[in-house]
Amino acid sequence: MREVAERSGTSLKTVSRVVNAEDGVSLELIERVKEAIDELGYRPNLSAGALRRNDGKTQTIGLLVENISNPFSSALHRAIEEVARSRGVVVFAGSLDEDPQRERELTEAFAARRVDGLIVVPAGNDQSYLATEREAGTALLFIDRPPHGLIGDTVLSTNRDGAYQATQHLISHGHKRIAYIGDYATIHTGAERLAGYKKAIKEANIPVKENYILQGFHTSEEARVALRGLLTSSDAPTAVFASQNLVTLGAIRALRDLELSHSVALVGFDDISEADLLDPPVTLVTQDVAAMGERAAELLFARLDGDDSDYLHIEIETTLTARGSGEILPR
Amino acid sequence: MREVAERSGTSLKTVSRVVNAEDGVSLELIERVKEAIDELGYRPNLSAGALRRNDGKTQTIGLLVENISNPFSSALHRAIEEVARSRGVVVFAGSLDEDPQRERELTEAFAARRVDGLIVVPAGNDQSYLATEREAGTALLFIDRPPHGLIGDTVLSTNRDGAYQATQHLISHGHKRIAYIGDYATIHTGAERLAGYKKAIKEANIPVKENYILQGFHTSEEARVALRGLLTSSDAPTAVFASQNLVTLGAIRALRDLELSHSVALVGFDDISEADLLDPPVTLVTQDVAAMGERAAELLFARLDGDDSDYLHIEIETTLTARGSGEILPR
DNA sequence: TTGAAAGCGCTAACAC
DNA sequence: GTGTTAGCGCTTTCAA
Repeated sequence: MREVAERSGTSLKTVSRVVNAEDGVSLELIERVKEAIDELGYRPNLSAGALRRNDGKTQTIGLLVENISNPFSSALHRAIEEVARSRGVVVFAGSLDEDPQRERELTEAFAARRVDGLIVVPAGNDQSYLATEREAGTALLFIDRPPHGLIGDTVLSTNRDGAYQATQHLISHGHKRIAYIGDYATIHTGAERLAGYKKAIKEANIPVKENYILQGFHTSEEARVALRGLLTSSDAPTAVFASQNLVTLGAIRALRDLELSHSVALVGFDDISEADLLDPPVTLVTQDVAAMGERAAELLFARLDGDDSDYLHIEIETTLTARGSGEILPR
Repeated sequence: MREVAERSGTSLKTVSRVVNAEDGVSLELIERVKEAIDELGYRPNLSAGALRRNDGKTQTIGLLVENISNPFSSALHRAIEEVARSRGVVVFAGSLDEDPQRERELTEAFAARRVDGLIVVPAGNDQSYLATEREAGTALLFIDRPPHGLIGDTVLSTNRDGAYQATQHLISHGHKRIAYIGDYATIHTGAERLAGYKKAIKEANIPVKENYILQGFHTSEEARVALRGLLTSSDAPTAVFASQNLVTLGAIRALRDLELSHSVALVGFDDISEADLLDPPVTLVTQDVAAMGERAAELLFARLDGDDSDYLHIEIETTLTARGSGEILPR
């Protein structure tokens, strides 16, 4: 910057004004400064500026998701990026892999780089440590799961309701023996979806059978093996509600293994790509991931703009799309 | 930091030593400083440090991909993140949407935040502007597509060879009327894959028919419509090579529309999820995306560590997996 | 083993 | 309109 000032025969402050498009600089000087910038290949250092600037903003946010490569996380990322881009903000992203320690490490790494805000899918069951970041002025937003040990803005799907609808859908097609198969029971979304399942079952005066509730699977293969076991037992269900995308894929494979794809009904939660191309096409309850990301980013930026109203808890509606697998009738 | 120094009754430099785990500080002082850090909720400011540090490194890299939410990009991102994490480096990521202007904007945005390196899937056909960043000490690595107007380390798939193998696979099953359907012809990977297709066709002494070459589709739907047109023409092919994942999905849908899934052979390039669950299962040539990302990140970090040997051009092998759709014989 | 002073690149505050 | 000076949070250099 000093070199640019020298070359254009002016001062640091004038260069700063030109770089930041402040007015009060003559057209001629602007021209000279811009020339010098091009000739020298000067790139402003935003971090250095943030150090001195009054608001201290780095125009940077951090995103902590389960796994940046899974479709849910990356769709979220993309939606957030879109809003951030419109404000000249760039996005750090990292995967937590359900590891609370990793959550803290990444938070620290982002904090050390002075992100203005953090959008977090909590992995651990204690986010109280984030109070320190909040005090330092970092805006916080929780998405997909609520935080523990701290309150803050939260954007969730209507998990319980979506699962309730899915289960009701199966009940309305005459099923009474409906299995639930899900992810780790400790994950908020899993617990909510199980609650929705139970609510629908109870409302239909069907007894909740514990052997119909399979939980703790984080890979498609685990779910496949477990469901195959239940389907070959003497007390096999006539319908299955799979509460997460990997689990749904496992369920589809289990039904194929046993040639039950067309005789046992299946409704899944979460999107799976090409659900319409499978045989039978898969009936799914899907989250509006783009809307979640967009609302989350907008709310975060509103906070950064000074909105200090009460914390908001936003719920984004899920949608059931009937495609075939969920409309199979009990034998 | 000043507050920490005051509270622990020592100086800035000692706090700096403790924060950076430098030795030459008495155990007792380390203890006192750490206590003060916890009590005050102090977070070191890495950017401020980078400003003064000799190497100027921010422990940050930038990733520019086509679309952060597509499976190829996000798998790349994840593989890079993994390597970065092991070095305490965090990753900025952004989508270019095939927009050269966006490429320049994001590059500038990352440069303004002083990333140590940039991993780029070039969108435009001129990367010469990156010479400025390189001069400023930013390491550059190109992935998936080579740069133009500048040379540098590059990690690519064996696109031409993979397409050659895919086409040969169809030829070896007796096909002579093989259509090619692909993405924008201007994208490097598309051009390479078309070249591989043509090479295999020519080697088999089959004339290359221009009406069998469909290009310029960037969505599944566009590809579907175009292929449906060709398949219903009087000169319909008996096999199709789809050179990209979205295009492959469009091709699958076109074949379904016409009930040709089991009579026209199909080999796709790129992974599509659940290829094994479709009917027929889809024969695909897949890229080793994880290996691409890993090699790319490792090479970038080697450069940051001072490796100044000649630029490397790495090719990662593709793999053909026969699953059914590619083994259908011509009628 | 510890600390004082200078300065990284930039903007704020204020003077001219 | 334009420039000067101080200082953001940190590391370097060098002295004690």
